[in-house]
Amino acid sequence: MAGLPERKTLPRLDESLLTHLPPFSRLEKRQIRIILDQASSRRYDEGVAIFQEGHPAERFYMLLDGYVRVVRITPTGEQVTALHIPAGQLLGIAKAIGRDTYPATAMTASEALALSWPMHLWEKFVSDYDGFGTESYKTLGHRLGEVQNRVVEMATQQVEQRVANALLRLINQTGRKVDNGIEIDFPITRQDLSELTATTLHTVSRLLSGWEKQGLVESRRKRIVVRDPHALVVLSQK
DNA sequence: CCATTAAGCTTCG
DNA sequence: CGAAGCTTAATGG
Repeated sequence: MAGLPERKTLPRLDESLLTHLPPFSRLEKRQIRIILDQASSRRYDEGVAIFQEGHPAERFYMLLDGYVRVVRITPTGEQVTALHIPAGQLLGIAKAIGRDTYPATAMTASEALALSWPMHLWEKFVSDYDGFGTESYKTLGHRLGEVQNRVVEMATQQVEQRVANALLRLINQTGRKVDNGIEIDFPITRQDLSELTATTLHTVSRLLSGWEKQGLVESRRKRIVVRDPHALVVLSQK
């Protein structure tokens, strides 16, 4: 049987994919064309690793669609989720922080689509393309701040506050308006939330049940809608 | 206050 | 069906 060719020639990537995204927004069409011609495009199922902590950082990525969880494994073997990254952001930019291995694992939290380039192009992009470097470092700084906040939270806040904060961040970064509130835009389990907040799925389940009775949230399996964000803010500050 | 254990229920594939 | 996801209660650090 004559097998299909391993790799079909993809339709040419359209420049509009990148023109609005901050790292590329200051570039001309011609430059974006060159960048796209060097990119590989790939679709990922939900729940697969795009790259793994500790592995050689061979490529960097631009997430075009979907959501990615940045996950680290603690010395004791538990997973902790550092943050979620929405479409439109760079990913796996180890070179930017002077590393040649990935500092964390990137798991898809939904179906996802990403472009990628060989890491050796990183320096070239930074030097050749106006705004690419500064924008990248901006998002990097932003993420670092987030992770640090999380660390402080773990040390100072009680579980209820941490979970409330995690939900607020999730709806801020990845929320989608629905009729009765704001829904987290990708499938998220109580287990996932517990890994974000360093607690157990049982505690998360109890908290969500309680909040549901008070009308703050609404949840079904893998879906959470926040009906009253302000009430969560209040909770997160006691 | 919260983790752990254990048991049972629901939903998905 | 079985597996994954979720709930609830009891116990104990």
